[in-house]
Amino acid sequence: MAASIDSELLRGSLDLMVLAVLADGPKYGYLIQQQLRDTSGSRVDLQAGTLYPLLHRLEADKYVRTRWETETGRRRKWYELTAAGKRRLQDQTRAWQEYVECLRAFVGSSAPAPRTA
Amino acid sequence: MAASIDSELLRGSLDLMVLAVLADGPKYGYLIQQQLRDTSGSRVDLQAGTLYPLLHRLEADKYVRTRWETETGRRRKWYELTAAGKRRLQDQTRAWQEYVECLRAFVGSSAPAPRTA
DNA sequence: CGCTATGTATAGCACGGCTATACATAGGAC
DNA sequence: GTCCTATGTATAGCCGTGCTATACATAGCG
Repeated sequence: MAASIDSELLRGSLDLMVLAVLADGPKYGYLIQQQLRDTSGSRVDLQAGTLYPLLHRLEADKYVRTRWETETGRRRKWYELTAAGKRRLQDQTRAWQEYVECLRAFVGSSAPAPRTA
Repeated sequence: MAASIDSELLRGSLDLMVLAVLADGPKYGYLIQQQLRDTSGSRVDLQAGTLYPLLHRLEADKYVRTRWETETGRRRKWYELTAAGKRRLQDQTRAWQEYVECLRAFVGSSAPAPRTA
């Protein structure tokens, strides 16, 4: 079992991860949570108390729009990226990559290269 | 001028950066601050209110030992890695690299490769 | 004599991830 | 019928850490 990522490292990256997950189509909260866990190999497993306030922030900032699904038995809230959300994703991605480059100057360049697969 | 790194991204990495800076010999606070700014190309410029509490934490956790320099006119507090601090640096470095790999699975592999220079 | 750089320190704020708790329905096990 | 789990969303309050503001002291220059 892979160790989970430290919470403090996750701070400032979680928004980016959620925006990235939403980039390939609308999803509801529980689904986002699962995809984060699956794609990260269980290294990122958000509790509901982390995920939902985060989604509410993204909504308040107009990075996502929402729609309640009430037709089926399940009560679900779907989240979809807005145009601003897509720009935000690009900006955050760029900022994150710059951060990684910057940190490498300190921890050395012995880090594994990004997978090209 | 390079934009400074977002505070939230820095969280969880600052300890690592300071430990890394201390890896090539003892330094006092003001010197650490300068080296962080220089090596990062001004992307990381810690205020005193951030740096000193951080150093105090590292000391309380026994990752560094300290020595006051009082002989000269300048009153300086030198920080030096302990054995535990060196282990901590290795562990944090490993954890950080794992975090980066993990995040790449979300933001894509289009990131620039680490410099081999 | 004042101004800047050097040098360390603390108090209190802001923010976001955390745990704990709450509530509701679907569906299988018993 | 009832229990248990998975599904699904939500809020309250704690906690760690980076932030600003403030404080104090000396060296050195104009």
